[in-house]
Amino acid sequence: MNIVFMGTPDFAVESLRKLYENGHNIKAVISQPDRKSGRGMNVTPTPVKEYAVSKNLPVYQPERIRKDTELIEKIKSMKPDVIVVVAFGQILPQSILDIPKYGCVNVHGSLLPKYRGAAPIQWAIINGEEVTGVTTMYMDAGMDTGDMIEKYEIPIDYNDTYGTLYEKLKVLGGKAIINTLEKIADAGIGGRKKQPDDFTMAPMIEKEMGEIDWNKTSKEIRNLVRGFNPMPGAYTIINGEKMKVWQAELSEINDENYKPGEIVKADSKDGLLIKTGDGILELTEIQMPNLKRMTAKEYLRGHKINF
RNA sequence: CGCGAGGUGGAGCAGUUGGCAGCUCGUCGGGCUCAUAACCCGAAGGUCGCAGGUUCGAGUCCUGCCCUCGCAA
Repeated sequence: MNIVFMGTPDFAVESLRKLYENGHNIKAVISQPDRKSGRGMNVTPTPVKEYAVSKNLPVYQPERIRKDTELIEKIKSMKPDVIVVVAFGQILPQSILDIPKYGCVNVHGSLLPKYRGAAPIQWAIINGEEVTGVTTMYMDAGMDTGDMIEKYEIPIDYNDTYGTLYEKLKVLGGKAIINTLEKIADAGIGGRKKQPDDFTMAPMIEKEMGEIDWNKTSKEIRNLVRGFNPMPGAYTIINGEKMKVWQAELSEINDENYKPGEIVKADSKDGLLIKTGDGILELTEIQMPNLKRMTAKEYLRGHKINF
């Protein structure tokens, strides 16, 4: 099929790669503009752009695609059968949605209608879901409100983090888009399902949301830590410093003499134990400002935490 | 030229006004114990990131380079 692909992070690269390797005719790749990022604030190309360039695919990077009438006309002239959108990061105007014969197809990282929005993977973990997946759908003007085409489920493991689940869904997303396009090629635009009304939202993650509320249950806090690992990181203030928490485990012991947030133990033998709303949580892997991440026990060999 | 921190025995750190390189943990050997990740005794293990410079003498001061990390986006 003639395809125009739109996407930005490496999550999207996997889908683009599959399309490319399955012999689809990719007329153009559209990604976010290169932005300054990382230490040194160097301008870095987006992963999707990098891949596209390596395959000699034409790349466009509009600042605001909805206002870029020139680019919209160009897309129109490519006569794409379908526009595939994966984690692109910009909202498409109706004028683009109307271009392709088979519509715009999106790969979304959740089982719709649950977790519509920017951060479906994180929220699924934060809320303690045990199953998630990807959904392919025909885009419409709303935020992930289009008619669904296919769903692929995957279990969320007890130790999955945002990072590990992201990798799994990335691969699943690549398979999904291939199958979905085959289905569309066979059956045309039929086989669409309206989304049920019981949707939930997965709004963008702000780093302040990573501050741990020790009144919550140990399990809830552990889920927050997993959902924020590796980005942007759950944290708590300890000794006046922002301590990033990479990994936490539920402790079997409990002690009601402590209040939520109080340190129960902090030494290189027992590790770092903190009281929560319903028990005690062991912070197993942490990171202090300017230091690298390490296990709490390693950290405590050379540092004291006062409590 | 975005701002900032740091590179010291296997791990995490300390090291004062430049003057014998220390601490906690781990490792190895021995002891105690019904037993132990607990306790006691002892031992091994360091070109102090790299390269120059200042000095009687540099982990410690100066210069250049390499690497790692935090903020920010």
